[in-house]
Amino acid sequence: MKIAEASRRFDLSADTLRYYERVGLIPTVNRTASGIREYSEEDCRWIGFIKCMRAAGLPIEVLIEYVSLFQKGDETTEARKALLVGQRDLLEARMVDMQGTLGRLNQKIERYEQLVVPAENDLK
Amino acid sequence: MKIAEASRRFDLSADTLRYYERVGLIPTVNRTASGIREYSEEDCRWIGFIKCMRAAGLPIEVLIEYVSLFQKGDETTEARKALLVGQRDLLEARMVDMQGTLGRLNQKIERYEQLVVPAENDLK
DNA sequence: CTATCACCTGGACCTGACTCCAAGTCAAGT
DNA sequence: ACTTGACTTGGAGTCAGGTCCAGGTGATAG
Repeated sequence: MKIAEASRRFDLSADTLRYYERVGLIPTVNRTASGIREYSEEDCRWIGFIKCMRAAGLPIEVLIEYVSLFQKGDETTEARKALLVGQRDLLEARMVDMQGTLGRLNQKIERYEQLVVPAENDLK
Repeated sequence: MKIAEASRRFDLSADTLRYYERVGLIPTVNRTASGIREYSEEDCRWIGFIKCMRAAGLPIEVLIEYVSLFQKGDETTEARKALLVGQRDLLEARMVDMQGTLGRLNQKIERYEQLVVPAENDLK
C-alpha cells in the first residue's frame, strides 16, 4: 500500500505519515525500487497503535523511545513494559482528573438550566 | 492577594497568570494605586475554574469565548450554556477514546507479563 | 514522446500555549 | 539616601507537533 492509501485508511495526512517515520515514531517503511514507500500490514499495525496512543495524549517522545526499544530486540522487553506501565498510570491519573472536570462542568450546566427554564416559563 | 501568592496557591507561574489575564482567559484583575494586581476571591474562583478546564484539555480559545460571553451579561446565558454543553460532549467523547486506549495498553502490558514471568521462572 | 500524476526530499513555516528577558517603578528596611 | 526585592510592561523566544512548499523523479496514459 502506498502513502495515499495509508493516509486514507488512517485519516492522517501523507505529510504526517512521513513525519512520523522521520522522527522514529514508526519503524522505517520499505521502499519500491524507485523509492516509493510500500506500507506492509505490520507498518499499518504500528500506525494504528501510534495513532491510538497519540489520540490519548501520550507524548511523541515517549512513543519514539518505545519504538527504539522495540528495535533493539528482546533484551528490552522489561524496559518496554515499564514504559507502558508508566504511561498507563499517567493516563489513568489524567482520566480521574477529567472525570472531576466533567462533574464540575455538569454542575455548571445544571445551574444554567435552572436559570434558563424559569425564563422560558415567563414567556408562556 | 498579590501575584506571588496566587501563583503559589494555584501552582501557576506569575507569567502564566499575567498571560491568562492578557489574553482574556480570566477577567481583568483590579490593581492597587501603584499598579500592582490584587487578586480577589472571585478572581481566584476564575483561576481555579480555568486551571481545571485547561487541565482537562479545553482549548484556551473556547475559554476566552466563555469569559467574554460572561462579561456581556445576562443576555448570553443561553450561549454560555451551549458552549459548556458542547465542551462537555467533546470531553466525554475524548474520555471514551481514552478508555479504549487504556484497554489496549493494558492488553499489551499483559502480553509483556506473559513473556517476562516465564523468563523469571527459568532462573529458579 | 510528452504530459500528468503520485510520489520523493529538505527545509521553512505555523499554531497553541506558554516562558523568559530587559528595562523600569515602587515601597520598605537600614 | 540608597539598596533590595517584588512588582510592572512589551516583546522576543521556546517547545511540541505537525503542515506546507519548491523543486525533482519515475511510471503510465494518450
